[in-house]
Amino acid sequence: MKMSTKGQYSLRAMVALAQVQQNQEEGMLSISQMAKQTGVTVRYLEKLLRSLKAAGLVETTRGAAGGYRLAKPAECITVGQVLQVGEGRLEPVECIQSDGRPCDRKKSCAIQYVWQRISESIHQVIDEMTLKEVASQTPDENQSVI
Amino acid sequence: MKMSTKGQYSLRAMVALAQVQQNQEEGMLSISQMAKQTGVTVRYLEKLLRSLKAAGLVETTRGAAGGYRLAKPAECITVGQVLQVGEGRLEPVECIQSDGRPCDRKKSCAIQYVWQRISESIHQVIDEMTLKEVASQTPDENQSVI
DNA sequence: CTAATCACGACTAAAACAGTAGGAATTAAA
DNA sequence: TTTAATTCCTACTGTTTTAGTCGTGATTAG
Repeated sequence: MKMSTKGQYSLRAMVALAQVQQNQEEGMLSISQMAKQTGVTVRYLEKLLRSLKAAGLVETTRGAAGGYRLAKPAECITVGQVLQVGEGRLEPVECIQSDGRPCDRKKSCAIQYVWQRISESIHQVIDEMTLKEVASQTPDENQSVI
Repeated sequence: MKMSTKGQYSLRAMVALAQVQQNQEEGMLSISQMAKQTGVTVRYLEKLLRSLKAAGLVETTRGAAGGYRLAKPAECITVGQVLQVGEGRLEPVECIQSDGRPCDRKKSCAIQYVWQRISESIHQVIDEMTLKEVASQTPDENQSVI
């Protein structure tokens, strides 16, 4: 039950893009710049951004002085959208996904109640939180970590 | 970001045990009986239950007519406790775990805020929900599934 | 022309997952 | 005392997923 690096790094990249947009409208960010900021290799970021582009979350311009930018304003992209590109469906088990086949125990299963509740609580967080909100977040040294 | 079968099947087994406890106080359940109810192989259940025992969540008696029972009343065991045995720590990323090493970006990382929020929302659900609550849950045919 | 940049598909090593297998120890009951 | 049912322990193994890398091609500003 861990986020893969795909999801984590995708989010890093998107937040980096959101922070650019915060400062200069229409600013582009190249992969090599993103690699510096995020600590992820150029090669791997390249791959992740390809997926994010396919999902319609970023736009690119090619050639020298090219790069990436958000396809929509940062306040219109949710963390959930980004994570789903990296991770696939975010339900904790397949049997409660709308597109997954339900298991044969479905009708008598008391436990799906658990997965439903977990799923809802995750979605409540990530579907409400936008990149803008994350980008403007300043880490607080004093906050308790777990 | 999916529960492994370890976590899923462990929970099935524990709920089966809780349902026994609901009916007859002090009833034991053998692995072969559990296998029928849960749809998991005897061999694999055996392995999972060993971990649950090591974690102090079930008790056993060996020999013929032996079996397993909950080590504590069903209302005193949370879903979170069970899942943690199967899955390990349930935080979505290692860097926010109290026992995981924080990543080197920690101080400047705006994204830990996301993981914190997700983590809290998951724990709010699974640490409050007891086996008793799950065992008494009747699946509702009419509830919307996602 | 050239250097910087994105684009695409194939490939791979390592780890995690999902079990299985063999056999030993214990105990109730015949 | 034998037998059958049961838990206990240690390995082992095939498959899938993860976490990348690599080579090469296409595009474009200067």
